[in-house]
Amino acid sequence: MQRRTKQRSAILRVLREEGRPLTPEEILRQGKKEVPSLGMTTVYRSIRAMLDDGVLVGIQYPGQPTRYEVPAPEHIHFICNRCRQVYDLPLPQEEATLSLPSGFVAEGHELIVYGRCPDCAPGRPGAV
Amino acid sequence: MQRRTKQRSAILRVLREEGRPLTPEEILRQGKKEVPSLGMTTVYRSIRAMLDDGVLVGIQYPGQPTRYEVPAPEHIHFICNRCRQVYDLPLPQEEATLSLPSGFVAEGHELIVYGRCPDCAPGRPGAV
DNA sequence: ATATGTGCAAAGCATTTGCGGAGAT
DNA sequence: ATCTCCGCAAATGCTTTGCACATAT
Repeated sequence: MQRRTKQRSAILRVLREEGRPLTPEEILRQGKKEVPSLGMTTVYRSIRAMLDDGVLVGIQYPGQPTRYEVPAPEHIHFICNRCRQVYDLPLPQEEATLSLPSGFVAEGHELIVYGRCPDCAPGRPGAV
Repeated sequence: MQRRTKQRSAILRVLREEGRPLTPEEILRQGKKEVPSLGMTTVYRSIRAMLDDGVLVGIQYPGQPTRYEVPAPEHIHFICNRCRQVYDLPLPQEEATLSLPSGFVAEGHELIVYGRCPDCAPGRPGAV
């Protein structure tokens, strides 16, 4: 990722403004509003370049395409077991520093919590 | 997953004995040793059935096929940033009970740590 | 006996790659 | 001017599905 193009700027802006993990298709749809000629290939190539640069992180859930986001400081991913919506939630407590077996060096981490979001909470109309 | 077949038994045994997350292809290769006629379709269908039953969990990393494992109590996933090997590590400390914003109900979680495994530790021959 | 499971081949998607042309520095 | 990037179309790779036969209960 060496040159600054309007496509990449747009992609990055979309990701920053959305504030939640987006699928490549979502990125494309939003990005097209700014750069109508934007193609899916460019989205994928930009994502890959940004991943390599550490500008982006990917989050996955079985059966869904990978979502990407600009890593926010100290937050976790919450995936609703019912509606599959993906949320970014603040990490309220300082998490325990975990000690790994000797030889392993941590460079990053990701915490995914599964459960029910407010819309799908048990007891809600329509919810199980 | 209602009937007990030799294929499913084999798949489950492979996953239990291996003790780390396996790709469908790895499952197939190991499973064939026990049931030579085993096909990839059956592996995928069994995985899906076991996921639905909660017998299995999936773990993903961008650019790699999904890996599956029988959930072990209290452990984390460690993915080496260099060789991409996936390890199951014990969770040494009791993890902090985290409080979610009101309305969110946690039902499960997954912690993935990225970094360097012992073989790829900085300073090792061949490692960066 | 009958519904479920299996394996093959084909289809379905997400993602990557080849290539000629456009754009950034 | 030159090297990188873009977009299209085709290819690739993982995963699912249709169908006829096999098998567990």
